[in-house]
Amino acid sequence: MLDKSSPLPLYFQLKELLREKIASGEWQPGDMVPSERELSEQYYISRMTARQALRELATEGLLRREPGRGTFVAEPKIEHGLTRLTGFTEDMQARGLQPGAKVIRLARVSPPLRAARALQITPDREIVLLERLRLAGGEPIALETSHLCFNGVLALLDEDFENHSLYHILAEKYHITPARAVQKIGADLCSQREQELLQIPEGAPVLRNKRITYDQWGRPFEYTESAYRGDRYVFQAELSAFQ
Amino acid sequence: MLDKSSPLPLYFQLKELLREKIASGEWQPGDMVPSERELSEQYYISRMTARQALRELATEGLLRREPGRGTFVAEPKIEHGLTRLTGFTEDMQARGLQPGAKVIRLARVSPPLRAARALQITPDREIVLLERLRLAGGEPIALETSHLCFNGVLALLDEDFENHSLYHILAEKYHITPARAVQKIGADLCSQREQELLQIPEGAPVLRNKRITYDQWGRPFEYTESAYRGDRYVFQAELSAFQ
DNA sequence: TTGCTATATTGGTATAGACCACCGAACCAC
DNA sequence: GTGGTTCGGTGGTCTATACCAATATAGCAA
Repeated sequence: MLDKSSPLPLYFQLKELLREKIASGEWQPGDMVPSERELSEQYYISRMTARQALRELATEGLLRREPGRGTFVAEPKIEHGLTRLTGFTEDMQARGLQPGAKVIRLARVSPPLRAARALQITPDREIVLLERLRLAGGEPIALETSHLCFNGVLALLDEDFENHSLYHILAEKYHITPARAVQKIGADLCSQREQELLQIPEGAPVLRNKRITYDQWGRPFEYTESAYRGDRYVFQAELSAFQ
Repeated sequence: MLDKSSPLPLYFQLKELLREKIASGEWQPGDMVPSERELSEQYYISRMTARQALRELATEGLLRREPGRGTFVAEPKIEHGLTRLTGFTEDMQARGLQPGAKVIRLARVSPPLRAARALQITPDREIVLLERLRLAGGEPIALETSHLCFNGVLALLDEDFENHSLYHILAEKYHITPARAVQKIGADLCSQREQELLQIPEGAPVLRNKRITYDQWGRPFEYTESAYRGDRYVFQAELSAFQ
C-alpha cells in the first residue's frame, strides 16, 4: 500500500490515503478509524509514523481523537462562509437556494471618500457604482452597493448583472480574479430605504458588511457595502489557532 | 529546570518555558532558539521530547523552523490576525483596549439541547455554565454565555474568571488548547435582559455569535453564545480564494 | 578571486520499545 | 440489580537511536 522507496514521507502517504477514505465516503463522520497499532501493523510502519499521520489529520480537523477510546472521523467542515471568498451567487448556491439579483442602480460616479480610501484612489477618479437587491428563492435578502475600479471599468456599464454573477463577468471578460478580501461585519438597524427594499419592519436589525476585495496582483478593485436581513442571514466562519 | 516528577508532561513544561522567553522579550523575533539537540542536553530530556515542544510552538505560529538552518522566533503576525482564533481578552488587547469581565453566573447545569448537540454529549451530562459580561475600557461590550464540557470540567467552578482569561486557565491548568472554532454570526434586536446588562437603548441591534470551539484533539469543549453591542463592535475577517 | 569539497550542524523522517492514564466491557461478590 | 475489580485496548508521553536532506562554514585548489 505505502511505497517505502518513494521520496514522499511514509506518514504523508498515509495521510493522503486516509484523507481519500474520508473524502470518498468510505469512512463516515463518527466512524472509528483503525488505531495507531493497527495501522502500523497493516502498513508495516512504526507506531510513531502512523501516529504522526493521525495527529496531523486531527489538527487539520478531519479526525477527532479520544484518549482511551479511539480516533474518529470528524463531522464535516463548513466549506463556505467567512473563510472562503465567494460572491453572493456562490454563497446562496452552497446553501441550496436560488440566487437572484435586481439592479437598482448602475452608473458612472465619483467615489465617496471611504470608497476612494478603500480602493486606494483619489476621489476625482471615475468609478462604477452597482447597487443590487439580492434575492434568494425570490425573496429579498440583502442590499449590495459595490464600488468598482480598475482599468477599463466603464465597460461594466453595458453588462447584465441580473443574470450573471459579478465575479463571473470579471473573471471571463476582464481577467480579474478575486484573490483576497477583508471584511468588517457589524449589526445595525435598517434605514428607511433598506426597510422598503428588503420588505422588513421598521427598526428591524440588519448585518452590515464592508468588504474590500483584492485581485490576483493584490490590487483592490472592489469596495462593497451590504445590508443583510438579520432574520434571514447568518455569516459562518471557521477560525483556526494556527497559520 | 523541568520537573520530571510533575504530572505536567515534559514537552508541555518546556513549551511554557520557551513561550515565557518569547513573551518576556528575552528572545526577539528573528533570534535563533537552541537546537533540538541543545535543548535535549540542557534539560536532560530526549531529542524527540524537545522536538515536540518546538513543533507545537511552530504550528502555533510562535516559532519558524528552517531545515538545515535552525529554529527562529517568528515575526508577530499581522496579516492573518483577522482569521485567528482568539478569545475576548486577546481580541480586545489586539484592538488596544483594556479587557475586563464580570461573572454573572458560574454554575453546574444540564446543557440546553442545542449546547448538548454542539458539544456532542447527551443532555443528562453535567457541564459548567459561565455567563460573563465582557468589558472594554470599563464599558460593557458583550454578554457571553459559555457551556463548557470536558473531563474534570467541574473544577472550573473554583476558578477566577474576572481576572483571568478562560483560554489561559484552560491551557495552563487543564492542558486544553483551542485549535479550531466554527462561528455563526447574525444580527438581532437585544432582549430586555441584554438591554439592561449592556446598558443600551430598548430595541438596539446586537451581533449574535454562536461558537463551537474544538481542542487540540478535535473534541468540542466549548459552546458559547454571545451578544455584542452593535454600536461598539465589528467582526473582522480576511477571506482567501485559495484553499 | 572564484569555485569546489569536506565537515559539522540543523531540522525531518523513521524505528523499536516502554510505561502511563483512561475507557469500556466482562466478570464477580454482595 | 448494584457496586466493585480486572483486563484488554486506546491514545499520550518519553527514551534512545539511526539515517537523510538541506545549510553554513572553513579550507583548499584553480
